[in-house]
Amino acid sequence: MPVAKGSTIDPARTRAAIIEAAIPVLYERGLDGIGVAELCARLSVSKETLYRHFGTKEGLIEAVLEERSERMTRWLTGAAAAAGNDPHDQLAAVFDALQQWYDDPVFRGCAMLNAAAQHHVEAVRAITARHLDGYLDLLTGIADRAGAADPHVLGRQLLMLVEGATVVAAHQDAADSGEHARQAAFTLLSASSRTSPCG
Amino acid sequence: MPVAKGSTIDPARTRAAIIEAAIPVLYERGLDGIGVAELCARLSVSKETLYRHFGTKEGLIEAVLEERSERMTRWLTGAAAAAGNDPHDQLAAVFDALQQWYDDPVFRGCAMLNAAAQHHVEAVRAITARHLDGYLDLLTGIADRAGAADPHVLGRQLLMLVEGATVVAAHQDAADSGEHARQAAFTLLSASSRTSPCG
DNA sequence: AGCCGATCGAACCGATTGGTACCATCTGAT
DNA sequence: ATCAGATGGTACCAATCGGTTCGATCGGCT
Repeated sequence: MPVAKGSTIDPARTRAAIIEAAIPVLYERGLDGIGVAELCARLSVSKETLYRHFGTKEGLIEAVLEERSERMTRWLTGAAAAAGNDPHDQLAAVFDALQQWYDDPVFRGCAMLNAAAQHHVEAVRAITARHLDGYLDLLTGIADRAGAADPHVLGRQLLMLVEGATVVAAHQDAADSGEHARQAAFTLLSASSRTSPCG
Repeated sequence: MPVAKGSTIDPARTRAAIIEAAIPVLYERGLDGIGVAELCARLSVSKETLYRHFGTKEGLIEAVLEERSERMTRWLTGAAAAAGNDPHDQLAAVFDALQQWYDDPVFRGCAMLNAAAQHHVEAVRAITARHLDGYLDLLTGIADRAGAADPHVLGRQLLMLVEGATVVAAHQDAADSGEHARQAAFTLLSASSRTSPCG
């Protein structure tokens, strides 16, 4: 049965559906933890279709990582934006969102960092670097609006807290990694303000 | 030529030499980035010898990770101890040592985190968790001696900075990741002291 | 109605993988 | 001198991998 009976034949939609389904599978199993055959079975797609859309397994991986990176960044950015205009509240929203992510049973750490550790390939490294840059933009913006003396440095320190909290949450049992990171972020935020704390 | 002419036949020494040589190779290439055949060539050892000592490739990997974890922890602990008794100086020494590591051309991030991302196996996860626990002990000790109100929380926040700085150093170009992390660590340290900053 | 292209399912391929077996050779202890 | 055990080198194995090919079949546009 070559084509499902009720299925809509639309290459763009098929491609999007493959990426959609592959995101959680590759995250859970790892890039090399699942073969193309089993992957296709999980995606309910034939090998030929997969290879026509992505060329190679690596092509699929890169498309999946790009999409996942964009979603994660949009998600965090949205959480910050939804918290209002106060940089302090925005920062709190970011770490609350992260904690929510950590509590998800399927949480396995940052997918892009994991991918970069698995595939020592320039393309994957580039996606990961851009992903961190996206986080950095968000955090530097918050630092800037908070009146930090050096927003770039504070942004980078906050990025370390974000990624560090993710690493710790992935490999230690204590469940309040996001909370502790948020407290630390607040401390850094108030300490680096342009206005003196006693002014 | 089955046995090298001047070589010393000593199983324990052979095993140690294999681990010694495998540590940088597995770090550079990744756990699955090199096959057993090529690995044996790089280690100047035969497959039979390798399998007699470690049973499986996974066995070698675990032995290598254990050893690497212990060395890293000893190295950081030693750097802190060599800095004297002042917790502040000890913390500075830790991040200086990390920065030195980041500057090494072969630096590829934390080997244990990379390994855990590559092999979704309980044994590797356990080694990584224990590795982080070792760091946590060191940092919590510093926090405690520094008079932190809650040494366990501060220790955990410092751990996030350490791992976050390592991640950022591995995936971003800016070379002063350790410096920024150290500044942040100082800020957290002074803010969390039991004595009021204005007292 | 009819054609084109998208899709599935399955067979197939060469390459590589982790792991085993065998033997010649060397060391170290007796 | 002799023997047991450790080692190197090589050939080998079954399994798996990423990737290709082909025919049958269905949807969508004309």
